[in-house]
Formats: sequence, structure tokens, C-alpha cells
Amino acid sequence: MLHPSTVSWTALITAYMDAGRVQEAVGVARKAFASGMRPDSFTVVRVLNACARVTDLVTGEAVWRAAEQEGIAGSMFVATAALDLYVKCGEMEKARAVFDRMQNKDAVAWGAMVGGYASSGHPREALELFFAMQAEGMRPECYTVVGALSACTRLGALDLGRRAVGMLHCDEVLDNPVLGTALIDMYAKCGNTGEAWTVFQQMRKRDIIVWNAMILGLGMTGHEKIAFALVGQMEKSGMTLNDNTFIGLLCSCTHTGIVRDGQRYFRNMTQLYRISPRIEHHGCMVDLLSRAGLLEEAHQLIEDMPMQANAVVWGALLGGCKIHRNADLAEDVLKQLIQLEPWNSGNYVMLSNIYSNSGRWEDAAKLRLEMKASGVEKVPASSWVELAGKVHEFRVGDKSHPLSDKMYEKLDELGMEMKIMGYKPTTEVVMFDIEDEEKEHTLVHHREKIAIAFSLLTTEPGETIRVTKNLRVCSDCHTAIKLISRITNGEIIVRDNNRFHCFRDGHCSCNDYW
DNA sequence: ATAGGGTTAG
Repeated sequence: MLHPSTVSWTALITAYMDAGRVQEAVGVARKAFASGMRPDSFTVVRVLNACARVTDLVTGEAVWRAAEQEGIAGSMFVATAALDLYVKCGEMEKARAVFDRMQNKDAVAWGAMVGGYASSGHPREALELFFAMQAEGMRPECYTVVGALSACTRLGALDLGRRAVGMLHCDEVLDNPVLGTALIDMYAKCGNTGEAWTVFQQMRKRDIIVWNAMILGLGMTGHEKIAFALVGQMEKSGMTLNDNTFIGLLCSCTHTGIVRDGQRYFRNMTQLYRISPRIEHHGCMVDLLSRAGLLEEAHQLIEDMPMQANAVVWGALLGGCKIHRNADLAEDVLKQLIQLEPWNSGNYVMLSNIYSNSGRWEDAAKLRLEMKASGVEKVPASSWVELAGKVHEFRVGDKSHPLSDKMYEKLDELGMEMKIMGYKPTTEVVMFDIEDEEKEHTLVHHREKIAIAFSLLTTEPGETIRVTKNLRVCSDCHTAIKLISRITNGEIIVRDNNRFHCFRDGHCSCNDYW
């Protein structure tokens, strides 16, 4: 028999939750537990759910401990709610510990775990789990497939994504806007806008997020005209544009460098549509202006923003500095970035390259010390290729792959052809590049080149090659891959840590803006 | 009854 006070506490908490006042719900829960409430599993689930929504790990963990004491932690519902709490707070190891201890796991628990890994920057673990689930005889359903697709998007693993979605019935996909969004996003971000478009057209239920994903997908891949037209169609079909629609529009303008249109959309958004720009919108504008070379205006926009600039906004300005070779401004920006994300080694490396390039050896040395002192570790460069459903990874300094010798041979062979075409390998790292620790052969054997060599050895001539890497493509590799695409007469798609490059016949889809 | 999902600027 439940204690009556538990029932009324629960009712109160639930009422706050239903009213969308999650923070207050958590506050009430804290009071309830402090007053010695004996929780039942229903209450615990509700409270854990609320804590997850506001990422209140401290309260959530206290509740989870209380549940353990009460002997209700074994409930699948309670455990799943705790797992979700950890996922939402980015505590994947703790989430995994809860997951591993669960005796019965249903599709919800698996789905939460797969999705959690995917959204927290562990896409490979997400896919591992997705396959482990099937090995245990569970049929993949919508929720786990959404998580798997999201992981594939991050990995650029197009075939695995296709396979994952192929496990569902076609109807299930076309009737489910959540799945549709994940699928459209995956195709677009893997450089396959055509297939994204096909899915979009076939979808039977399209909510605003589906439309926005398609608009953004088009804008990011250089189909800005279609993106603009789609927004028109969207309005005609009675949808109201929202803040994310404008992200897509502004991105489209950025990709083609049409500053005037971008400024117009930005104005219309606030004045006509009464949407107040978030930091993301300002970021798009900074990006748009910076790429167009209007660095001062972009800098001014950051100063005038009603909110504090974050790393992304400064990053956009930095991007402009790179394109327009403005080392002085870049120095200021990088200092800001180091303040904002002191853990990001890329910023230190880039700044140190700028110093070295202008002969400021002392500054460079000082920076290196600073980096060491703050315990920042460089992210080892790594690239990977998907082949027949298996992800082959190539890390710096790792020659353990069975085809290793052949890959280096292939690279040498390509190198000779490239030389004939006038390619001069850069032996020094360029000012704004971030990989400088690959000592083997200066830049000649960067991971993405190794990965491409691997792909050339394992695919049919002319077949599209897809490589994904964890850092930015360096300028030398970018030039080299353009030439390789001409030599092999095939398409090479390289996914960066933030965009993709589609190389074909000596040309790249990013128009050398990256 | 009670738990889980998609898009979002460098």
C-alpha cells in the first residue's frame, strides 16, 4: 500500500511536468525526498525524467540512489529512466554501467543507449551496440534505427545507414517523420542530396522538422536555388517558417556567398516573421560576411550581438581569416578561442603555426608550454573507410593494416602522376593547418590519403570513394585529392569533422572554401 | 499507466 503522501507528491510533480515547468517539478521532487518520502517506481521514473530534461545530474543521481535503497532499481522502467538521465547529461560510461546491469532490456533501453552514443560523439559505439542488439535476437525498430542513422551521419557511413533503414518496412519509414528526418539528414550529410530529395518527396507525413532538414541539406550542398524554392513551397502549403528554417536559408546564402540575400533574409526574419535571432543566426551572418571577405563587418557584428559570442561564432570569423589570409585578426580570434575551449588542441596548433610562419619562434615556444601546462592533448589524426559493412580505421603511425605496404605503393604511384600534372607537395604545414605531427613523410602520408589509397585498392575503378576523418582536411591533401579525382576519373567524397568535400574531375564541391 | 527518437552556424 502506498503512503498517501507519496501519491500527493507525485501528483504535484506530475502537474508541474505537464505544465512544462520542469525545473519546478525537480524542485518539488527535491523537497519530497528531503521530507522522507518513500518513493514508488512511478514517482522515481517521473522525477528522473524531469532531471534528464533539465540535465540535473545531482538531483537525478540522488533519486537513483534512493531508488536503489528502496529496492526498486531493478524495475526496467526505473533503470531505463536512470540510463536516460545519464545519457542526457553526457555521462555515457555511467549510462552503460546501468545498461549492462539490467537483466531485461527491451527495445526502449537499447534505443536509448544507441541514440545516446550517437548524439554524444561516440558513433562507432552506437553502431556496435546496434549490431549487438541484433546478435541477441532483437529486431531493430524505429527508435534504434533513428539512433543508428544518426551515428552513420556522423561517420559518413552511407552504406551502413542504408542497411540500417533497410531493416524497416518502407511504410514505417515514409509514415514516420522522425525517421524521415534522420534519413534525409544522413543522405545530405553523406553528400547524396539526390537520395535525400527522393526520400523527402516520398514522405507521407512531413512536419516542419522534415522540411527544415531538407532545406538545410540543399543549402549545405550548394543547391541554394532549390532550397529557396522549397521555402516558398513550404509557405504555400500552409507551414509557418520557424527559426531553423532561417538557419537553412542563411546557410544557403553562405555557401554561394550571396551576402545581399543573406542580409535580406536576416532582416525579414526579425521584421516580417518576428523571429528573434538566436546566436546561431548571428553565427551564420558572421560566416557569410567573413567568407565574403568583409572581416571587419563580421567582427563588428560579433561586438554588436546581444549575446556573448561562443566558439562557433569566433570559428566562423577564423574561417574568413583563413580564406582571406589575415593572420593578425586570426591571432586575436584564436586567443578568444583558446579562452573559450582550452581543451581544443586545434586552436593551439593553428596559432602556433601562425607564429612559426612569421618567425615568432618565442611566441610559438611559449604557446607550446602553455598547452602542455594546461594538459591539452592533441587529437590523433585518424581517417576511416567503410568497406562491405566494416569500418576500416587508419590512425597516425599505424601501419598494422594488412594492405599497408600496397597502400604506400599506391600512394607513390599516384604521387608520380600528380607530379607530372604539376603538383608540388607542400613540405611545410601551412599557416592555418592543424595537423603538424605526422612525422612519417611530412604531409605526403596524411591519413586521408592512406584511406583513399586503401579504397582505390579495394573498389572497382570509377566507383565512388568515401572517406571520413576526425580533423579538418589540410590544404595539401585538399589539392592532392582534387588531382587524384582527375587521375582516377571517379568521385571521392571526404567527410571532414564539420563538412564534406565532393571531389570530381579535379574540382571540389566546397569551391575551395572550407 | 509509468521509460526512448529526428533538424540547428566554425
